[in-house]
Amino acid sequence: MKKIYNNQVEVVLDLIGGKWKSEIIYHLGSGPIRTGELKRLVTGITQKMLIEKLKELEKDGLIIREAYNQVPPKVEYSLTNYGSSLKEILRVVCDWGDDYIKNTYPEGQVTILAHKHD
Amino acid sequence: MKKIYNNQVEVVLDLIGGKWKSEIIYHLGSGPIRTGELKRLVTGITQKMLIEKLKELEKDGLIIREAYNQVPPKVEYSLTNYGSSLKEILRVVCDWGDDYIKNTYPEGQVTILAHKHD
DNA sequence: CAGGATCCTGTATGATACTG
DNA sequence: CAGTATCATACAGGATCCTG
Repeated sequence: MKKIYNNQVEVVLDLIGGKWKSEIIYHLGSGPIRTGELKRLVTGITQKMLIEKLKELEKDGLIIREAYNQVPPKVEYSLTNYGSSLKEILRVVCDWGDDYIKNTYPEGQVTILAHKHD
Repeated sequence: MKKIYNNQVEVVLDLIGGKWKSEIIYHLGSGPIRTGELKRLVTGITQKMLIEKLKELEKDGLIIREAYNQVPPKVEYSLTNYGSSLKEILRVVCDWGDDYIKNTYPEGQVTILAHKHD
């Protein structure tokens, strides 16, 4: 199905928007991670959503899935060059968001589970 | 209702995510605009969605609504300082998206109604 | 002209149980 | 351990009509 966007920003939002993708990309920024560990790192995500988002990210060329032929199964995910290039963007957005939160919710009316960068 | 985010990026996604907000902010970047003209500029948006998104943006402190007491009614929307500071972010994201599109959809499988920046 | 009120629908997200 | 299959639900987005 052909997609129609109003602008390029919407394309990026399709890539990293939604509830989980930015967090997944963030964790993969430190290097390849196995499925199980990723599930532990991304607080609150279900198995289903994790696999679903990983598939989308892979299809969009942002991450790579590597399966090792062994029992028990071992699968590792890592960022592609494109995915890596997103890290800088996310860092800028993250900083902006951090500043926004500090100025807009001084009372701590929102909770951020993970920190700015690390 | 208290919101819980995994990271700061999700906060920003809440602010500018969804189908219309980035486009609205983009147009307001050129200066104050009346509701009707905004509706013309944002291709395909319905009255309802426009008003709804404008309210959200105002509540989040990104835009300002100014109503002039006259008949017929005149209402203008403009960016706050915070909204303006978003422009730089959006520009970076936009550039990244533009590059991504060129490299990933060389055949023009997607349509971008508005252009990069202008 | 600006905006509100209803009603409707697709899709993203989730809970849970299951398989090789 | 990694991934699937079902079923359920909440919410963003939309169509349409209405008002000062």
